[in-house]
Amino acid sequence: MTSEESFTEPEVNPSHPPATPRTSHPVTMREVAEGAGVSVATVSLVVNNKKDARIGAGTRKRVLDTIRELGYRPNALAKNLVSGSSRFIGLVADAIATTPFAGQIIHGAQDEAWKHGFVLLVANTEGNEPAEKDAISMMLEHKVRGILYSTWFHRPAEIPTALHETDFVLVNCFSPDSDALAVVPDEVHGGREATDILVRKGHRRIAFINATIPAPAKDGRLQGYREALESAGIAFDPNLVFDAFPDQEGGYGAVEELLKRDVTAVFCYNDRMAMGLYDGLKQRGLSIPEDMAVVGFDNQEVIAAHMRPPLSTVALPHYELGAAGVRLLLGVDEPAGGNVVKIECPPVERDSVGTNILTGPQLRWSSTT
Amino acid sequence: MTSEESFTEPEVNPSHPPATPRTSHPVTMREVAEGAGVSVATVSLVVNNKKDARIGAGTRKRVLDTIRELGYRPNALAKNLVSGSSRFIGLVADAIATTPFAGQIIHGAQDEAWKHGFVLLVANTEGNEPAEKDAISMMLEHKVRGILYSTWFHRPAEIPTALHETDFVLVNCFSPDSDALAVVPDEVHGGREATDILVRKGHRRIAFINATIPAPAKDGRLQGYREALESAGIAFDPNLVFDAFPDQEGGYGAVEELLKRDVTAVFCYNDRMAMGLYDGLKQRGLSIPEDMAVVGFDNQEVIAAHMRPPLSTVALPHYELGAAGVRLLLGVDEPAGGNVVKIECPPVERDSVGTNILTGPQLRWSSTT
DNA sequence: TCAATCTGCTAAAACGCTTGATCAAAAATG
DNA sequence: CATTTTTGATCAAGCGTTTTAGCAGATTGA
Repeated sequence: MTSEESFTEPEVNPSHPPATPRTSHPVTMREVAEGAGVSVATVSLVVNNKKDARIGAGTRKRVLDTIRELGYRPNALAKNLVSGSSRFIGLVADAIATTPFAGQIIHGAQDEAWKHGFVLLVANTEGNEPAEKDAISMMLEHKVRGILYSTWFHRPAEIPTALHETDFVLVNCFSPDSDALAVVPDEVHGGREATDILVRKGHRRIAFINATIPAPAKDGRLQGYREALESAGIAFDPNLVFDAFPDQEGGYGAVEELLKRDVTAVFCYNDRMAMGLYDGLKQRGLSIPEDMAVVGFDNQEVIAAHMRPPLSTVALPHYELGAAGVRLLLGVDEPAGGNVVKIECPPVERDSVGTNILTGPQLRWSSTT
Repeated sequence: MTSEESFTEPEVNPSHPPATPRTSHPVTMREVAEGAGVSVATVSLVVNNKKDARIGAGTRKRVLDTIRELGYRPNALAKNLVSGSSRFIGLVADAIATTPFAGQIIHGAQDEAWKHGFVLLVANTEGNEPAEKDAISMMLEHKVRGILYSTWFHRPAEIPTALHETDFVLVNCFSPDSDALAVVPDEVHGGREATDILVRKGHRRIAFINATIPAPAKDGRLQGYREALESAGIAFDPNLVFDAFPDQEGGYGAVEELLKRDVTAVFCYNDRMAMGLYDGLKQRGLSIPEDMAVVGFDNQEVIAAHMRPPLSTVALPHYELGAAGVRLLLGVDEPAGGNVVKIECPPVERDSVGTNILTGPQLRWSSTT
C-alpha cells in the first residue's frame, strides 16, 4: 500500500498488478432479493438475523433457500463501510520470523481476535522505520479497530507517532516515557520461578549466569533470583552471579567459571545458554542433573524439550502476550493497576533438575519449604 | 467472523463487542474538498495522482495542503468497495506457531504481498475443520484477491471446497488428485545437496538415516541421496540406509546402528535427529567431524547454527515458499512445467563436515569430481 | 471572427450493504 | 363495526470512495 494508494509519494508508481477478482461475478444481496422476490432490506434482515426484525417464517425460508442456491456471501467490505469501522486488528511486528517467538505472539493474537469476531492483519517491519510507517498507514487506512505493536524480545520501544491515530497496545515491549498500554512478560516472577525449581529440590548454592547485554530480562530475572533465595532463607552471594553472552557459545564458555564456584545448580539466563552449558559440562565428564542441576529460561520448544536430559525451564508466555494484547485492546480486560500488565512465566519442569538432593528420590518437597 | 456476521448460524449470537472506532470522527474526502473549496472528485483525482486528470497546479497544492492540515487518510474500505475487490491476500495455515517454520512462510508471503501492494490476512486453523471453514469464509467475505493454503510440513493435503470460490495456491503441500497450483520444497534436490556436501569432501561410505514416518520428504530425500551417490560413481548400498524417528531421541538411538556400519559420514533426515546423534557420538568419545561427518536437513536456525560443531545442513526454503506462493497467486510467476513448482533447498555448510578426507586440509575438491 | 480544441473542474451514478422511517394489511380491542 | 395495535415487509438515505460524462471558459486554428 506504499505508492499508488497513497498520496504521500505521488511520484512513484510501480504499477502494481490490478487486483483483478475472479472471472464470475460474485452474487450480491440484490440478486438474492430478486431471486427470492423480496427487497434487499429484507434479505439484509434475514442474513443478519436481526433480533427485532419481523420477518414471516415463509419469507425467511425463501430467502435462506435462495441464498444457499445462489451461493451468496456477504461482502464484508460493504458491511464495514457502512458500519464505519472494520473488524480488523492490526499486528505490526519487528520480526515476524527471526524467532519462533514472534510466531507465538501472532498465534495468540489471532486466536483471541478471532474469538471476538476480529481478523488479524499482519505486517512485519524488520525493524525498519519506513516499512513500519507504511504498515501503520495501511492499517489506519483499513480502519482497523486497533493495533498491536510487538517486538520479538522484551525491550523498551519508541512509539511511532502514527500509532496515536488509533487505539493500540504494546506487546512484549513498553514505553518508558508514556502511559501507553503494554503487555510484557513478568521477568521477576520468571526469575523467581526458575530459581524456585532449584530451591525446592534442596539446592542452596545456586549460580545464576546472567546475560552480558542489558535488557529488562537481565534485571528482572536477577531480581527474581534474589527474591527466591531470600524467601528460602538463602543469603545472596554476589560471587555466584556472573555474565555470559546469551547463546550456546556463551553457555559453553561459562562452564569454567561456573565450576570454580562450587555450586550444585545453575540458573541460565536462557535455554540456548543452557544448551551450550550442557556441552561443556558433558565434555568434562559431568552429568546433569547429578553433578549439576540446570534450569534455563524461555522454553524454546525445539531445544528445551529435546536436550539430554530434557531441560527444566521457565516459559516466556508469548501466546498469552498476544492474546492479552488483544483483550486489552478490545477493552475485554481492564489493565489492573498501572498501564503495563505483566504476564506470568510458568515453570516447565523436565529432567535437568533431579530429585531432592537432601531427601533423596523418595520424598517430594515437603510442605514446609 | 463466525456468527453474528454470517448467515450460516443465525441462532448463535455471542454479542461480540461493537467494533467501536476511536472517538473523534475520521477526516473524509468530503471534508478535505470543503476545506480546499473544491469537489470531492477533484480531491480524489489529486489523492490518486491520476495520470490523465487535468488539475491546475494551484488547485493541486491547495488540496494537498488541506490534506496535510486535516490529517486526511483515504478509507481503504470505501476504495475497495467501489473497486469491487480488495488488496488482501489470505493465508490460512494449519499451524501458525507449532514450529518456527510456519513463521517463515508468513514472513515470505507478507514481504512478497507487500511488494505488490497487497496485505496479508492470516488465520490459523490448528488443523481443525470448522475453524478452517470459518477462516476461508471470512476471507471470501473480505473479497481477498486469493488464498494461500499452507501446512507446516510438506505433505499431501485435501483442498477445502470453499477454496474453489477464489484463486488459491497450496504452499508446502499439494493435492495428489487435482491440478491445483502448489509450491513445495524440492526434496530430491535437497537430498542430493546434502549428500553432495559429504561426497565433495571425499566421503564414500555415507549412511542415510531416514525417517520412520511416511512423507514426501522421506521418499524425496532418499532419492536425492541415491542420485548424488550415482553421480559420484558410488554404488548404492541399501545396508547404509535405515530409519529412525525424526527427532533428537531418534537420532540418539540411531547411533548404535550407525556405528555398526563402518561409515565415515552420515546424512540425517533432519537437524533434530542430528542433534541427538551428536549426543550419542560424543558420549562414545567420538568427535565430529573427525570420526564422523554429519549433515542434517531443515536448517533449523536455533539448533543447527549453534550446535558444537555447527551443523552443516540443507535449508528448507520456507520463506521462498511463502513468497513464491504469492507470486504464483498473483500471476507474477508462471508455473513452469506442471502445476507444482518446486523450490530448491540450498545447502548451508558449517563445521560438522571437515576438510576433504582424501586430500587433507589444503586442497578443495577438484574439478573432476 | 467563429468554430474547434483544450483546460480545469464538477455532477452524479455507482459499489453492496444497513437501518430508521413508513406503510398496507391483518389482528386485536372496545 | 370502528379503532387501535401488531405484523410483515419496503423505501430511501447514506457509508466514503471512483469514475464517466459534461460544462464553462480560455486558447488555438483558419
